[in-house]
Amino acid sequence: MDEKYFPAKIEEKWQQRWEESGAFEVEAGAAREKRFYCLEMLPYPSGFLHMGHVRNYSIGDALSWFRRLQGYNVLHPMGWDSFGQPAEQAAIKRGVMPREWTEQNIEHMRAQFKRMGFSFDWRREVAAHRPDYYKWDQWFFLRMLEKGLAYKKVSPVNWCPAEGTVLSNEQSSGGVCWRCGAAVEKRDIEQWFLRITDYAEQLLADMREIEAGWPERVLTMQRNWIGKSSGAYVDFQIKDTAERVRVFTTRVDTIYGANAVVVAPDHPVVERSPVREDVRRFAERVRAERAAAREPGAAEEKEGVNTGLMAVNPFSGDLIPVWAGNYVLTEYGTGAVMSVPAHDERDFEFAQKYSLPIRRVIERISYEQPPAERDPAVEDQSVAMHEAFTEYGILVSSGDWSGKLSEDAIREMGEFAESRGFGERAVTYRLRDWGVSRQRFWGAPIPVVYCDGCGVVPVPDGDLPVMLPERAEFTGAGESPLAGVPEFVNTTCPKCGAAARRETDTMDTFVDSSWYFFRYCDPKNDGAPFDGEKVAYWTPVDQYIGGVEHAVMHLLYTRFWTKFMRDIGLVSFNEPVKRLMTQGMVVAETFYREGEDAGSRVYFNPADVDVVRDDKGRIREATLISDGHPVSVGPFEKMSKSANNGVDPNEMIEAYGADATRLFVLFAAPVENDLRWQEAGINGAQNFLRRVYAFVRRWREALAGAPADVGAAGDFPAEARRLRHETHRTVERVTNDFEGLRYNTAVAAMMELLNALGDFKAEPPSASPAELFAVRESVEALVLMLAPFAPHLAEELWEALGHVGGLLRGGARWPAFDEALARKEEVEIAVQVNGKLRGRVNVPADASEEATREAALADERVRAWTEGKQVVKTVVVPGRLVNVVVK
RNA sequence: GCGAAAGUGGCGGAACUGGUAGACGCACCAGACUUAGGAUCUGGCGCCGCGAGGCGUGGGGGUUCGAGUCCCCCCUUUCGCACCA
Repeated sequence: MDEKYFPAKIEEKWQQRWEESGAFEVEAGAAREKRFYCLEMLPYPSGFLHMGHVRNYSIGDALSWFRRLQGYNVLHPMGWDSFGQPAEQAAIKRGVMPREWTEQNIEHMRAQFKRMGFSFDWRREVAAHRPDYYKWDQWFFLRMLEKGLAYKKVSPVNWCPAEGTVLSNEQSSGGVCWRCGAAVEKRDIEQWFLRITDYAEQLLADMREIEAGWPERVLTMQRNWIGKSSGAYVDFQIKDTAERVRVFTTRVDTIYGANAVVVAPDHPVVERSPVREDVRRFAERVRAERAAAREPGAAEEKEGVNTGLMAVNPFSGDLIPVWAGNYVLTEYGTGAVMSVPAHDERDFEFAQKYSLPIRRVIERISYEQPPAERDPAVEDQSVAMHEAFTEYGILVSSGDWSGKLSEDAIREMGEFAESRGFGERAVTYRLRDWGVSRQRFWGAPIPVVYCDGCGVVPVPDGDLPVMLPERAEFTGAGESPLAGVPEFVNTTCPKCGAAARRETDTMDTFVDSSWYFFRYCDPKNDGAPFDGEKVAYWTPVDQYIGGVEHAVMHLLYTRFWTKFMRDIGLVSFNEPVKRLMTQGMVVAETFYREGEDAGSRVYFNPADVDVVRDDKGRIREATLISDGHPVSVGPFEKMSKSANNGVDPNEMIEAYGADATRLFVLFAAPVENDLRWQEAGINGAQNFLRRVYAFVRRWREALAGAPADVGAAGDFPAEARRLRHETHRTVERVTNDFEGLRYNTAVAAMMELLNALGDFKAEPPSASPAELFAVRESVEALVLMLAPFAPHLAEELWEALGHVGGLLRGGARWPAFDEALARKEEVEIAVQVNGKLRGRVNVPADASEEATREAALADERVRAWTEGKQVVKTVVVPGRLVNVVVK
C-alpha cells in the first residue's frame, strides 16, 4: 500500500482488472427473484460527458453495486440514443458524415464512462443508429402497420418558406425559423402516425400498477397529457340550412343557459355565414397574432365575431347566435362549443365583453329553501352574478329537467340526446396520435415502398433492414436528404416488381428509445427483437433512473410500446418499469463578462468569483477574486450538452479522482433535488476517502491478526462495544437508505462511522483481540458500504485487508447487521419541564417507565426547575424523553 | 388563472409513525505542525446575552404535556398545465 491515497493509480488498476475479469458481465440465470434490472436513461452521444450524466449514472451504478453485493444477478447495461439531429447539424456545418461523427462520439464517451468506473456490461451495448438495432424498429413498425396501428394522414408541420424545409417545434419556437428568422408557416404533408390513442384508456388505467413506484408528479403529468374528459356531443341545427354544428361539452346539464354557439375561427360552418369575409379576416388576424406571440399558447384576450348564423338549441328550442371566437380551439373536441356564461368562466368573460345575455340555470344546493325558479321570458338572469358558477348543483329554468341534480342530469340528458338522435355521450382525450415521420436523414427509415400500381407496400420482413445510405448531401434546406439519394429512393415494388420509390421519411428517435431496454436482454439476436425467455427473466425493469424532462414523451411512449408488445405476445406484463426515479438537474453558476467582439462572452471559473447574495439567495454582486474587479453576473444556468459552460467531468477526475467525484455528486444533495455545482465541496468527499485510506493503512497489519469469530474475541470492553454498536447501527441505516435511494444520508452515516473509528482509543500494536475484532468488523463493513460510491478505492482497501479475487468475483457480501447490537445499551433521555428542555439523563435502554421518570426527577437541574412547584403530571416517552408538567 | 411540491444556520442539507432542531459536509474562526501552504491535525461555529437565560424551522393563528412535523389563513419560490369546453 502506498503511503498516500493516489486515486489515479488505484482507479486505473481496478478498471483494468474489472475489464480483464469481466466483473460486470452477466447472463440470465439464478432465480428470477434474485435478479435485478437497474436501468438509466441512455444518453445521446454528443461526444462529451457532462455532470448531469455523471450524476445520473452514479445513482444507478451505486444501486447496481449494492444489489450485486447483496447477491443479486444484476443487469446494468448502457447504450446510445444515437439517431437525431445533431449528427445532421455536424454534417451541414463540418461536412463529416453522421455515422462517422456518431461513432467517434460514442468511442469518446464510452472511454469517459470507463474512466468514471461505471459498472456497465459493455457486451450488451446497443446503439440506435446501427442496422442490427434499427432493423427491429422497422420490424415493429411493420407489425403496427399490420394491426392498423400505423397509418398515414395529412397533417400540418412547421415549414420555413425561406429555406424550404420542415422544422421541429423547437426549431420554430416563437413562430420564426431558428436559422433564418423567417416567419414559420403551417404546411400540410402526409405523415405517418401511430395510434397511441387506442391505448389512452389503458395508459390511464394501468397507472394503478405503478402508482407505488413512480413519482406522483410524473403520473400527474401523464394524466394531464392524456387529458381524459367525459361528456357529450350535442348537435345544433343551423337555421335555414341543412347543416348541424356538433359541440362537445362536459356540462350538458347547463345547456338551457346556452346563449350562443361559439366555433373556432376556421370552423367549416363559417362558409355559410353571410359575413364570411369578416370572419375570414378575423381568422387571419388570430393566426398572425399567434405566430407573433412570444409564448405559444399563452392566453390572449377573448375576441369574437358574430357570424350572423343562428342555431337551434335541441333541448330548449331556443334560437341562439353562432359566433366565431379565438378561444375555441380547432384541435380539441369538435372545434365548437356551446357558450354558457353563467357556468363557465371563459364563456362568462366572452359574454361580458360582447354584452351577451347570461342565463343562470344551476343553483347551489340548499337545504333550507328550494331554488328560485326564474322567469324564462327574462333573458338576463345574471342577478348578482359577478363570476361564473362552475360547480355542480341543482337545475333551474331548464324545462322538464329543472330540479334535477347536475350529476343525474348529465347522464340522463346525454341519454336523451342519444335517443332523439341529436347527440351522444362521449369520452374525449387530449392525447393525439403519435406522429413519427421525420423529414430527416439520421433516423430509422420507415420501411414502406410506394408503387404506382400497388400503392403503399410494406417492405417484407426478409428485406429488413432498409439500410440508410452511407452518404448524402447535407444542405439544411429542402426535404429529407434521403430524397436526394437515388440509390436509396429507387427500388422495385416487393409485390409486383415494377419500379417504385421508397419512403424517405425516417422515424422519430423516440421510437428507438421506446424499447431499447428489452434489447439489452438479448442484444445480438438477429432473428427477433429479443428472445422471449431472456426478456421474461430480466424485465420488467426494477429501477429506472433519468431526468423529469422525459416524464411525458419517452415514458409515455415506452408504456405504449410495451402494451403493444404484450398484444402481439412478446411480453406478458402491462408496465415496463416498476420503480422510476427522476433525478434533479446539475446546475452551475456561471459568470461572464461581455467580450471585445459583439455578442461574445468571457466565462469565469465559479471558484474564482466572490459572491454576495441577498436574503433570497440570489446573487447581488460578484467580484472576480484574481484581480478584484467586479464582473457582470449571470443567473444559474442549466448545465447541459448545449451549454458551453458546463463543468468538465474529466477535469474533476484528474483533480480529485472518479471515486471522489462520484461520492460527491451523491452526497451533495438528495438525488431528486437540483444540485448546484460548487467545486468547493468536492474536497470534502476526497478528504473522507483519504481518511478511510489512512485508517486502513494504519491498522492493516494489526488487523491481519484479528480473531476470526466473535467467540475467539473474548470479552468486549465498553469502548469496543460502543464501536460495534456504531458499526451495526450504521449498516442498518445505510442499508435502509439504499432502499430509498437516500445516498446523501447513507454517506453521512458512513462518515460518522469513520469518525467513530477515528475516536477509537486503542492503538494497532497494542490492541486486544476483542478490540481488533471490533475494528476489523467495522472497517470491513465500511469498505463494503463504500463500494457503491467509490468502487475503486473499496476494491483496493478490500484487497489490502487480505481478501483475494476482488469484491464481486471474490464473493464479498454486503454486511449484515445484528438488531440487538444496533440498539443502544444506554440512552440519553431529554428532560423537559413544561415542554422546555431542562436537562439530560442517561438510563439503560431497557429502563422501565418508572425508572426513567425517577431518574429524570432526580436530575439536579430538573430539580431546580421543579422546586417548590406542584407536579401536575409527567409524560414519559421510553427511550426518548420525560416531560414534567408543574404549576 | 388552475394543479402539485417545497420554504430549516453563511451554503448543501439531517430530524423514524408529533418527542433533545441543525446529523454529515462545505465555508468560516482559533490553535498546532511547518521555510511555506489553498496540505494535515485539534477545537469552535443558529441568533441575542458577560452570565443565568431568552429567542429560533417563511408570517399569523390553533390543537397538544410537547409542533419543523397535525389543522386553518396568508406570503414566497420552484415545477407542471396553460383558453381542454
